[in-house]
Amino acid sequence: MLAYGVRVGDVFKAIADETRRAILDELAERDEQTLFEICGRLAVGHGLASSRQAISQHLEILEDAGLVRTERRGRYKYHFLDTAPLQLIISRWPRPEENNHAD
Amino acid sequence: MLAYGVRVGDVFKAIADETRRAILDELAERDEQTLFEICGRLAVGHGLASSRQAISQHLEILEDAGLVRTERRGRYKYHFLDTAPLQLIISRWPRPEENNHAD
DNA sequence: ACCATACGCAAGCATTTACTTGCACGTCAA
DNA sequence: TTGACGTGCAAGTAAATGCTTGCGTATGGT
Repeated sequence: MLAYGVRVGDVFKAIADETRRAILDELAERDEQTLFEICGRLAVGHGLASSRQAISQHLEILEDAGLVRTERRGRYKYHFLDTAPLQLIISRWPRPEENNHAD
Repeated sequence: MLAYGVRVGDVFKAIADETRRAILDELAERDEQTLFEICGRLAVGHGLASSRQAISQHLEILEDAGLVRTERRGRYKYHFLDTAPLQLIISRWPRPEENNHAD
């Protein structure tokens, strides 16, 4: 269920960075944000002091990985979280047999 | 449920590399392998021609991330897959609402 | 004891990555 | 149109990363 142009490795590399994980956390907490909103809320809520350009580049990587979808309205660009690509990670390797202690 | 000394970012960075994901695939397919066995089976089954030292360093990173556990017997060191740390990724962000088409 | 085997350590190198810097483009209000 | 605002683009830099190379250590067979 991966969108066209999204390579598998992109998803893994996208979530390998701490700042990008914080961005996903932010969008999970509050969807539909502009670049400036994300910058501000990251600085306040997550203690990250990244520049606008840095966040912009991170968002581009997340979008390429299919983890963030965007929608342009006028001069604003809104960002939405899409966790569907994470299913790749969940389904790739077997679940730990955590119920071995029973029976 | 993370072992001591394992940082969150280590797990994400560990699976960000394609070779390391192939190693996890290999151990999922066949657990309890030595370094040389992994090298050989990676070359044959996954078309990867990585050197022993390269694989060794990857295994160290995977072990630091808690994704691989080891057991030494004589001069052999056996490697085991442990997918428990992956629960971090699964539980961190909300699941996609894929059942919106229903109802 | 000897040597081969299985693995570990550490320095060096090339590529990748995250970030900055400076400028450019499109949108909206006056 | 003018200017401010929100965003995009691209070159340059410093750090991280993956890999190689060479040597070192411990175990086991003969």
